Amino acid sequence: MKRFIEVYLALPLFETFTYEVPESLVPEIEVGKRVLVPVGSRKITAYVKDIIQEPEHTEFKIKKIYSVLDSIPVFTEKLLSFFKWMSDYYIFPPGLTIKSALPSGINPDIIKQIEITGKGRKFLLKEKNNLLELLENGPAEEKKLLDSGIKKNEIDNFKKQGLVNTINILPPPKTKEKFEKFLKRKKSVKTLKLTEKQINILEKIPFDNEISRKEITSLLNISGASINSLIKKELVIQSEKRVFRDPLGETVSPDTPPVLNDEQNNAVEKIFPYIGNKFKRYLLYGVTGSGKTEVYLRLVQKALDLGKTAVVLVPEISLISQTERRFKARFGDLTAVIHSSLSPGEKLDQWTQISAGVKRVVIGARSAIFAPVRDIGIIIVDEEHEQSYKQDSAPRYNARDMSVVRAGIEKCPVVLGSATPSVETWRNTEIKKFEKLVLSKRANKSTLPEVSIYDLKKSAKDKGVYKFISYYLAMEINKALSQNQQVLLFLNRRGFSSFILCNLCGETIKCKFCSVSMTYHKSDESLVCHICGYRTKVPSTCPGCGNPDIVHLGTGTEKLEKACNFLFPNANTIRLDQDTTSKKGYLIKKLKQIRNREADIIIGTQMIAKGHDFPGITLVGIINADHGFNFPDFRAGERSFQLLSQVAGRAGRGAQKGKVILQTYNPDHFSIKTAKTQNFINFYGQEIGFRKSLSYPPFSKTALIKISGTKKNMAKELAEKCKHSINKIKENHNELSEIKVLG
DNA sequence: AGCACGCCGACT
DNA sequence: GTCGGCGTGCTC
Repeated sequence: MKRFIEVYLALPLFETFTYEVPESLVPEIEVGKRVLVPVGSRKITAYVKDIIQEPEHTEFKIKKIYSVLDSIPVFTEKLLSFFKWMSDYYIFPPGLTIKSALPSGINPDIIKQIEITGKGRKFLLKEKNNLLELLENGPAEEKKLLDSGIKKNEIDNFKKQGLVNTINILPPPKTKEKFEKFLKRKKSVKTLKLTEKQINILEKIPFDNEISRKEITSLLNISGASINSLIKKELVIQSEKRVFRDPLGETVSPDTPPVLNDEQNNAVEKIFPYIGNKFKRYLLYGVTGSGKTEVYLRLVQKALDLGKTAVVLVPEISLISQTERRFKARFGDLTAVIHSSLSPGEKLDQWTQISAGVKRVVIGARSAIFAPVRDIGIIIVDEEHEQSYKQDSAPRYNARDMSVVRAGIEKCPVVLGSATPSVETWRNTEIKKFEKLVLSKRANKSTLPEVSIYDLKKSAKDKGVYKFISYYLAMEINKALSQNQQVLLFLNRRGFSSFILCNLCGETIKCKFCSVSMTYHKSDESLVCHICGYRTKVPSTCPGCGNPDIVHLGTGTEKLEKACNFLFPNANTIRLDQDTTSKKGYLIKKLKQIRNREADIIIGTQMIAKGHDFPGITLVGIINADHGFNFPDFRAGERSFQLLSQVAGRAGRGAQKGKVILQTYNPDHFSIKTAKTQNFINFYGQEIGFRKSLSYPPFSKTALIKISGTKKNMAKELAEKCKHSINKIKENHNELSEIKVLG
């Protein structure tokens, strides 16, 4: 019986294609597996959508697939409809949607090689040729030939003449399954002479259980030769087993569930009946420290008790978050972790273990929404307002929105949690699309910090570093330091230019015509005046006092760090940002230092605003709160509010009441004012009015049409044309009359 | 996407 | 007469 399959190709095409499955591959074929198929002259990865008896269309001459690439399906049937939905919604080819959802490293990159033909060899006998000679001893990769200076059209010409051939080869998978050797004792009747080392080893190996060989060698610090002799003597059996790489690396000790308060209990009880049963949308609105995570843990526990699985999304951050750790502590080995800092191998392992049903709780960033779990009981999205849920390359999906879609397909509840919900989500609770559950009490009874606003305009006449660390803030920092408390200084990179400062008089170098601080340009080591454009080399001594000790303040956090060293030379200042934390171990070391109070001043960007709990911090200084106010984005106000309330929440997590100083040029902006009291409801009340009056989301949907090109005029013309055609279509379709083209 | 094909101007 | 650049159509 002939078998055919419908597949999505990993190409920018929207239709499915039909292929025949050779008899030998029929037992292997399954929906959700990847196959390798011929497309024109190429080999392309395709995803099996359907297995059918007869091809639907007869106008094509149907080709046979080359091979089946997976032993376990990489996606479920429900995931397939989810991908299709996404593809339609974001207008992105289904095959590429699937490709981008699968863990990187499982998609084979086909290598194109060039080989010499018999005709080519004959040609070589008569004439000399560089290219053909290179191929005489075997095929070569086309890319390498091009790199070595061979012209593409020469290859193409030879191909036309039949002197060379292209061959596509499938490279071995980049990420391999990992195997480890295991040892077990065997009873022996013979009495054998053993060395002391061998006896030591035998003591460590149990009869009834297997132990990893690596563990023994590192424990006893031996090479393994003596283990081999024990194997030879048949006292030990060695076997090889597939092991999974553990992305968390360190062990987390199990915890005991605490007693829930009334609000937590209410939330849990409301959601319980829906788990693994029915689609329903919830917003869990809980102030910082109100115990949202514990609610999540209970919901996941319930799903597991019912034999179901759970997916928990957390914002992308560059380290193992507290949330992940708590899930590991509760659910141990059932937990799979997926995020961007995993190696391709680790990612693949997590993926296959999820697909095989070994891991039943998936916790991860954005892409974890595609995890191939079966029987989902519940989907949870923590910090649902986070920007990092939106992917910034095609398909430009928002994982928070997609989690609602997937929950609909999987027929399970979805819980979005936040202390500062997005305007859209809050609106959804108002129109009853979502049910709102509130946690208003702080679980550990710590009080909210006192927030004061400092108007940076007052510092306009101050000199040097005091322009951005105001006298007021500096004084408060000193006060905190003298009481042996920790200080967190928060900075957005944006809005700070780089400049040069004298270490003695604290003065910046000014333009001799305009008397404004000159900006440092690293590219040519020069100083530029942004008023008149005057350009000069960086002087070797301070023009004011002649001091040769000129400090170069870099951009953002680096500058702030140097300023702190200048103002508080006795304090131990550490800086946490993308530059300093690219190394995994470094960040963990720094975080430990903070916890152990080895650091007095901590400088950081967004990454420290989230998720960390440093009880020693009592003062938080926000250097410039005006992040993106002048940005042409209707969500700028919302983002500021969220960020500021979150940073403010870092202060006073311990016993002592915290203090937050918020420096801004816009002290009267409502985002700043409402962030001061961390009052989301007030913020929302004003923001929603603004959105409505300008008909921005959630009162509309927006789409971006991006046109780029190498010629400015052509791009501009095309953009104009687009606008024109949209308006034209509008004229002929009454139902589209509300569409507005901006820009 | 990437390949084949065909048109057309440039250049020996 | 040939080469190479670029636009177009097609992929089971």
